[in-house]
Amino acid sequence: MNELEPEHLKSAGLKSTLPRLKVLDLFKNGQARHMSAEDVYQLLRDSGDNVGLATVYRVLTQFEQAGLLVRHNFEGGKSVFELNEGTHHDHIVCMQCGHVEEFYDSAIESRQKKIAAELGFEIHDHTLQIYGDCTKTKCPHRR
Amino acid sequence: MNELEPEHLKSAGLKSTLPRLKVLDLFKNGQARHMSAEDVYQLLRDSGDNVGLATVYRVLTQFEQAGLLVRHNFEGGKSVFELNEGTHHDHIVCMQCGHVEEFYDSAIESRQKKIAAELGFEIHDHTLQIYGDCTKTKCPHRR
DNA sequence: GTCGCAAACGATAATCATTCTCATTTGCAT
DNA sequence: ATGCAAATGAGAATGATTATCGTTTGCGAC
Ligand SMILES: [Mn+2]
Ligand SMILES: [Mn+2]
Ligand SMILES: [Zn+2]
Ligand SMILES: [Zn+2]
Repeated sequence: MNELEPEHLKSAGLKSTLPRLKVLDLFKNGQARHMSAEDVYQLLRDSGDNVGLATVYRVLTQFEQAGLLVRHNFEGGKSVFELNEGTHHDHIVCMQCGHVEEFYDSAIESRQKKIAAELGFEIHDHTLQIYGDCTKTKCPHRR
Repeated sequence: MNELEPEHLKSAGLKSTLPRLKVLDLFKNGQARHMSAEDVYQLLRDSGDNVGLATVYRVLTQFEQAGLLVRHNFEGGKSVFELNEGTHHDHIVCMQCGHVEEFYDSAIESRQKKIAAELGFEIHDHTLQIYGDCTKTKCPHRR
């Protein structure tokens, strides 16, 4: 019973189907910001929806191409997606509990540009992930 | 007919077998610095050696754990290995020809430390890759 | 230099994430 | 309501990597 928003799909040139609306809703109104295809599949399944895993993969890729989602390849072999909110950021991931924090550092970004220029590259993209432990003591991210 | 160096393996607690010596030799005396398991397998095969692909995977992982090699996960789904020469560096990869340049930037490294500290993380590791084109004109890395 | 045996190998089956195939369903314009 | 291309879902296929298991080999003890 969540708000469905077909306008985003239409404006992305995608017809508004039930699976697409549900996946988009998960990213917009769900609790987890970074989700793998399997995560999405299980969440939809748990909420009683019958979507195929192949459809989840297809839709995630389509949303990525449409600019609605961004794909990341953290360690662990599976792609992770998040809502594209326009602004770039990088990630620091806890190797104990999997918690992810986001950050943006203009000094790092500008150094990258300078390095690429010096080496004669035109940057298309970059990925920066820091892996660590979020707090030695009580890991499951204290708050 | 290359120099084989069993001492590195012994000091790493690995017994000096033929496949291990050949793989290590490829990284020490071969032409490519960054190689996937399949790359290594094909190169050994081309040079007439009969090593199993499973053995290549096993040996690469063992060398990584022994600290002889470092593993990277560039885009493309396959792990890439290189000789561990003690000093950390990051990579910029050409999306046209696959050429890889290495760089180290202390400003980026120290910003990362600061960010992790601010967010309450103890850094274990990080990966930074820049993807781009090495030169619009004649890509296959001009000299 | 043999022996013995655990460690390592090689071939191949299995696993995992992801993509492909294809028969069936569905969004949506007439 | 009808038609049909586009989308879906179940399951097969793929590509990278790992596990299994019978055979081979490095190497220390004799
Ligand atoms: Mn993020
Ligand atoms: Mn390198
Ligand atoms: Zn960044
Ligand atoms: Zn670095």
